[in-house]
Amino acid sequence: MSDRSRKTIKDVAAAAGVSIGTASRALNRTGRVSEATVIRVTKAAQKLGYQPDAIAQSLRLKSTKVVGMLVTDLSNPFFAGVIRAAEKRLQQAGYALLVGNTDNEKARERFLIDLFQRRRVDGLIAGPCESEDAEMLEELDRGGLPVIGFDRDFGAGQSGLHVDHRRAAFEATRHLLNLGHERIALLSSSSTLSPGRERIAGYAAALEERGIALNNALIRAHKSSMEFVASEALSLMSLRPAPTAFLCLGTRMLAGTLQGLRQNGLSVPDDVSVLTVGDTDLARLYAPSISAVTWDLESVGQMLAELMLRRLEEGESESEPRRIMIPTQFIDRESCAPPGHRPET
Amino acid sequence: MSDRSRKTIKDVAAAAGVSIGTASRALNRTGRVSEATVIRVTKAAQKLGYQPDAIAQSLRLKSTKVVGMLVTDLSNPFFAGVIRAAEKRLQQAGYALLVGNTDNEKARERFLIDLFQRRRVDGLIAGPCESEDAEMLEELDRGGLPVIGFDRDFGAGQSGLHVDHRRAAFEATRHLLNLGHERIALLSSSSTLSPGRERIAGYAAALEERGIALNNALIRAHKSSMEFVASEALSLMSLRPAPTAFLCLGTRMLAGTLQGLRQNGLSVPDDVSVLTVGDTDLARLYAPSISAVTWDLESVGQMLAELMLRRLEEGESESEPRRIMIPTQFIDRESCAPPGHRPET
DNA sequence: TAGCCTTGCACAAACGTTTTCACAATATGG
DNA sequence: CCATATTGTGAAAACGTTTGTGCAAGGCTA
Repeated sequence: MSDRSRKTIKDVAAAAGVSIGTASRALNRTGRVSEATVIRVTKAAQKLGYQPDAIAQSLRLKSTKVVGMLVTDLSNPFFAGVIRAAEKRLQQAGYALLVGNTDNEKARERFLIDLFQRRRVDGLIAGPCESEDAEMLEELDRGGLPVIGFDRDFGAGQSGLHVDHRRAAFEATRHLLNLGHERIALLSSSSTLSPGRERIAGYAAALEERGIALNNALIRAHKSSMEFVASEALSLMSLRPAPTAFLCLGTRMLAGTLQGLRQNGLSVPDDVSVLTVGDTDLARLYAPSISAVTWDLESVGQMLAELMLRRLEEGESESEPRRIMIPTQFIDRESCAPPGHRPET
Repeated sequence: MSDRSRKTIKDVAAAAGVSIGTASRALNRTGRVSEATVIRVTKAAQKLGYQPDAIAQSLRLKSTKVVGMLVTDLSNPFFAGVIRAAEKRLQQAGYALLVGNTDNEKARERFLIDLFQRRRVDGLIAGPCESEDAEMLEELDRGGLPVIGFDRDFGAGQSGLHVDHRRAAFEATRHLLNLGHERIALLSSSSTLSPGRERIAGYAAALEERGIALNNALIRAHKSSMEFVASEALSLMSLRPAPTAFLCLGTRMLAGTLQGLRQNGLSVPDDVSVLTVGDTDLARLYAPSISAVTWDLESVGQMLAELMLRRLEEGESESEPRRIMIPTQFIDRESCAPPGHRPET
């Protein structure tokens, strides 16, 4: 119980009166062991409270049963939900998930990849990161470390998963167009990461479909604080002609936009329509509730884990890379109305 | 480069023309090695792209440089922020953080602790969990595994950190009392976990200070979906006399309450005041903005890491257990007004 | 009954490190 | 110049597993 030293398989073997080799085979039910000794060894192990040392096993078996995951910010709810689901699924398969924050810095990503390699992770899930250089990960993958990309550009031979950000933004934009909006402001936190790029492309595609020229003055794409986004929103509203709708890409953009509009007494959707890609509590519960495009974080995490597990189980057969596209859903709420709405006044 | 097999210290030693013992000493700058060989070995290591195998090191050194963290739900933003900060600080010290979700189930907690032990984590940070039995963790701690509690009851000899939930709720309640409220509804997600218990105690203490009797009809404390919370809020409002203020303990409670009030056309703060313990985007940006009690997630995470690191570094000296109480701040916003406010109508 | 196959086990090697010990070579002191 | 520190190095043990190999004992076929 309160025994200082941990029990090793040696202790178990001694207690059962067999060699450590047999003890191991008995516990793992591998190789040829008589049923009698299996029972004897198992009992001894139980009595001693023996737990196999995962480190020693890793060393011997050349597999740590750990997969690493790279993410810009684990406290971002869109990642947190994915991580949660991925961890759950991996755990079922006996794997642990080691998460690292890149803070969207290339240097930190490098550092973490290095760290994960030293720790001998069995696989790597790589989320979007600044300057997603595919080569490094591709090299790792070729070098024998399974790499699964997540919302991230990667080499031709790799497996990965993408949320369909392009279609998400496309549908959101089209919804606004269908309401009659033509000047749609776009607020994005990033135009360099894959999700941001894809979303902007979807926005552009929807406009093009309607033959509306892209107006760069309406697009603001840089990461920034909520306060700055608020002022951006206001500066957009002071354009002439002013935009009649806001498409917010990401939760922080939505928060800033709402704050900015509210500070200036602009009401949604009477003065301006608002739509967001990426659903949050804020969008759901704001008054008025904000229409949003959403996707299932849990299934994203689960699929990521699944992809990784397949790569891990299938051994060397590597097969063809698997790619998954996660669909998105548009949720219509109260924040969108035809332009020039203003019911009374 | 694309070399299949990983380089070991053996390769480095061979390349530098020394024994593996000296290679190790040279790389770690430990023991007596001539400066010349240090340089030679270092160069060889660099050329080969040698990375020491953390697994082998762990086995030999009996330290994995990993700390485990137990949390009910890593996607809960209050935990996510803490985890993020803790991971950052631990990483600076060369430790990795392995997180596990208990889903607030005792069985899962048991399972994870077992898992962490098999993986030979160097330390354990244990967040609140259903039926926080202190004995198990205490035994672990005595058994040589440093355990740091987080918002969790634990044994007398253990170190830990608490957010001052009691005072948070106390101050929130007092603020409402000062405005003249006497019937304050309380919505809490849990009365069993330490934070929930403490908050309810704080609420009760503030009422008692004013000589107001605790009215159990005004208290709803169970974990539940947002929709159910909404209906709870409505049922509370249909009491006669109806509560004039809502104190929401936790973000989901706030969300449900706001939804319920809004569905029934009740306005904040004119019809009812609302106050929340635990600040979120929703509280900040809702119209009206919701007064809240907040605390710094980042410093919580950092302190947790710090406590753990001290335990880890100080070796066997164990010293006296360290305990830290994290203060909270009250943020007054727009959601509270004297009862019977109703400016116009 | 001789030969052979099967079964059950012990022994030892291996995984990649760190570290203790011993030993040679060189430096130091009288 | 001899005795003694000091320094640099290599050999080997150890960490706790898993697994290949060998060997003895017993059961089977012919």
